[in-house]
Amino acid sequence: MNIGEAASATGVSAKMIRYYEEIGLIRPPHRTGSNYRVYGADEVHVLRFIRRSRTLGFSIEETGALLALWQDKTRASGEVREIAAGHISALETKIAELQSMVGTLKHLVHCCHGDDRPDCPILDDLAGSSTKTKGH
Amino acid sequence: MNIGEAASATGVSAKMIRYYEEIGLIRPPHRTGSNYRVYGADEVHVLRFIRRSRTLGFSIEETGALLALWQDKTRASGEVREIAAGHISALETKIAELQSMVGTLKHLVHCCHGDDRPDCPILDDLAGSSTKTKGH
DNA sequence: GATAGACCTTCCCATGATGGGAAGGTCAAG
DNA sequence: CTTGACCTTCCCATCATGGGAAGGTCTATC
Repeated sequence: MNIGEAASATGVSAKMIRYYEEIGLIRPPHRTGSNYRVYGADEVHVLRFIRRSRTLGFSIEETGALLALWQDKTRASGEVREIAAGHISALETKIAELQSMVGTLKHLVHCCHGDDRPDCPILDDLAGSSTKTKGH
Repeated sequence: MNIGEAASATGVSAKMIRYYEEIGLIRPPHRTGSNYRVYGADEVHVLRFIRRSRTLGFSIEETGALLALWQDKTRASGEVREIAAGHISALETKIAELQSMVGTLKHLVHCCHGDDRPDCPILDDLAGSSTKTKGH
């Protein structure tokens, strides 16, 4: 299987497969006589693992750690859970930040009449106006 | 006021002030004879606007548009509201993605005993195991 | 005045994960 | 044997931010 086939078999682009190889996340595969990369079932499995991990928002670094644990048959599942739990709290922190932005913005949008007139509480807020937009 | 003072007056780093100038988000300020940038009250106001906009998660591009509207006394507040509303939906899309990740991860973490034993439903999921982790 | 240190300037490089594209080699079908 | 679809490596771009080097300037203290 060449890189294009591996890409469509895994949903990881050829570009990214080469990149993962370059940064050492995956091992360099065998090459044909004409220098084409050759992938087998094992590599495909690894790439699918990586893809799933990325889909769940793990960084490449975390993905590498998870991959190592996956391949370590003597691992402690506690280590895996710790990585996942850390990731959950990072995600929750991020979500809280975004929700705080949304909360503020919704309030401002609600207060803005949004027509042809120029006066706009959204801009007033950005400009640091201390004008109180009444709590809804 | 030199760039360092402007930075502490606005919470925007000197690095970023220079960057905003470079990309055309702000106008090049006057310079002293020794080529130091000089900022006044207007520039500080603009920088605070930018900072607030970035705090609310607007991109630099959106921030530029908002800044232009702010300075356009004949603006229609509807345009501002449209930018803000678009940003809210982008944020909500992002939040939903992250929440979906958290949901999956919490379920997996809940199913993992997280001790010294190697078997781990988190890794099983990443590896694409079709083993059903029973819905809670 | 000289010197020290805290600033300023420009320039280059790095991040993280991904894509675009050029220049050149290879393979398979017609 | 040509054509088109692949492969290879290499460089560049994204977005917003920071680090740091090399060199110039200002200010306070001796």
